[in-house]
Amino acid sequence: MAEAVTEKTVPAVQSAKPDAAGKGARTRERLLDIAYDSIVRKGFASTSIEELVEAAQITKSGFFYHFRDKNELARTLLDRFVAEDREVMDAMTARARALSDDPLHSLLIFLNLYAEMLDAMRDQHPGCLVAAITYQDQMFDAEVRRMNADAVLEWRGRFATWLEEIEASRPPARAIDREALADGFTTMVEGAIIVARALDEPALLGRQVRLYREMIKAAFAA
Amino acid sequence: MAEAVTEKTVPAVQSAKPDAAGKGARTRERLLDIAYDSIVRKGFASTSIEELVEAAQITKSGFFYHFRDKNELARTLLDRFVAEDREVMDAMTARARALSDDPLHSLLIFLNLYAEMLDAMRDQHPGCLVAAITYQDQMFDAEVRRMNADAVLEWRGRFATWLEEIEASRPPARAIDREALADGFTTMVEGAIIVARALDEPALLGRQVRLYREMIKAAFAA
DNA sequence: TGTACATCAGTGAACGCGCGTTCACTGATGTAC
DNA sequence: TGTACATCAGTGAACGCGCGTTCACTGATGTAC
Repeated sequence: MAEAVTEKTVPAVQSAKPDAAGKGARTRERLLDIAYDSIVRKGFASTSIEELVEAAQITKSGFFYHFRDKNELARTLLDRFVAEDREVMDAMTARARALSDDPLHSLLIFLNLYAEMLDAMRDQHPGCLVAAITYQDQMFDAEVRRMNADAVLEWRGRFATWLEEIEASRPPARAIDREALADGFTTMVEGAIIVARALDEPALLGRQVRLYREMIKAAFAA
Repeated sequence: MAEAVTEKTVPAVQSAKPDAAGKGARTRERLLDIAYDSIVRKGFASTSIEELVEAAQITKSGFFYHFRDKNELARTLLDRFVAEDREVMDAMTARARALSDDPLHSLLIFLNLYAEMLDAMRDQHPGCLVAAITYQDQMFDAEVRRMNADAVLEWRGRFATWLEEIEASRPPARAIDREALADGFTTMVEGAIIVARALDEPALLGRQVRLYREMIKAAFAA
């Protein structure tokens, strides 16, 4: 999805095996994987095309066969990141909803699932492309910046409607700034990534999510 | 402080007017100010010495008179940032302590003061050097990374002892992960900076601090 | 089944620009006697 | 008060390297007839 590979040339017979894609698509995926890691670790400016193609075992010109320029790499990467993140969030939401009918309980389940996921990423030191882009936004064109803001707004919307639903189901235990609480999830995750990385304490991530969970409990459970 | 200007050459008479320093010290300060802004906005790698010296109205070689290399600029900047941050935090803590004897109340006052400060920075879009460095830590030497981690640990210590004191003064209303709650302040501020910048919503910063304040209230006030 | 052509997935060499850094030099100010 | 020297706060020119980008070309695979 969002990949837009020239559909006309793909014969109907072959498309039965979609993940073997073509040689080109695989190289492209490889480049994106390597670039993602490097950008989150060192930033966009210090990630050179040269190092990407070396790791991907092609030549520099090969890169420009796949991407018009470096900004297109950023766009594609952000597109993919947002799509994957959305999938994960949707799947986790669906699971949490399936495990409880009550919106508050399902949000609490969701937060536990999310914390567990971060615990499992312990040795990968997750980074967020959105944060990496935000901290170098002068480097990118207006479209990338808009995509970046949209990603954050999507997170806000996701939690704001969930909280709204919870409020409708029960009176909050204390007056809350619902939008702030919705943004609080994003804020806490983005901040926790920074602190966890600065201290080299991966476990901090899950702990902060559980702290946020306690805050939700305190806001609604009397 | 932490500036280490060759003290021997400064005659005792002149040192009565410390902020007029010398021509060199002023240029150096100017370079640091410009660099700070640029690094927080665009990242360290994309901040060129050329643009700094142009803004400071000196030549490139002038930069190397003040700093051995680009990494020394980063070290100096981080030193200064940490020192200034500590001063602000100390002053605000002192003020909050003066306004109430109770550790919980004074923390709540502190958080209001902090939120007000962020509200006042509305049009400056504050950034955090620690976060900027964390997101490009491959660019820096071990010393800079250690200084960076120390800054975060100092924040943790500051709030952890405060929370400890509060817990000693009254039983918490609910079981809390004290260290996580202490880190929560840093986490929330760092995350809020990113979200506020990505959305271009400066008001978000103060709101998130007030949300954290509500969390503290919920944790201790019954 | 064979031939002609098109597309895919790159290669290799070269480009110009900007970047961090070095080095020899310099005018203005400060200090010793 | 004048002279000699030292330090401060830079200047100007040059360097080499790496970077993003371009361009002409190419072998392998796919498609039409």
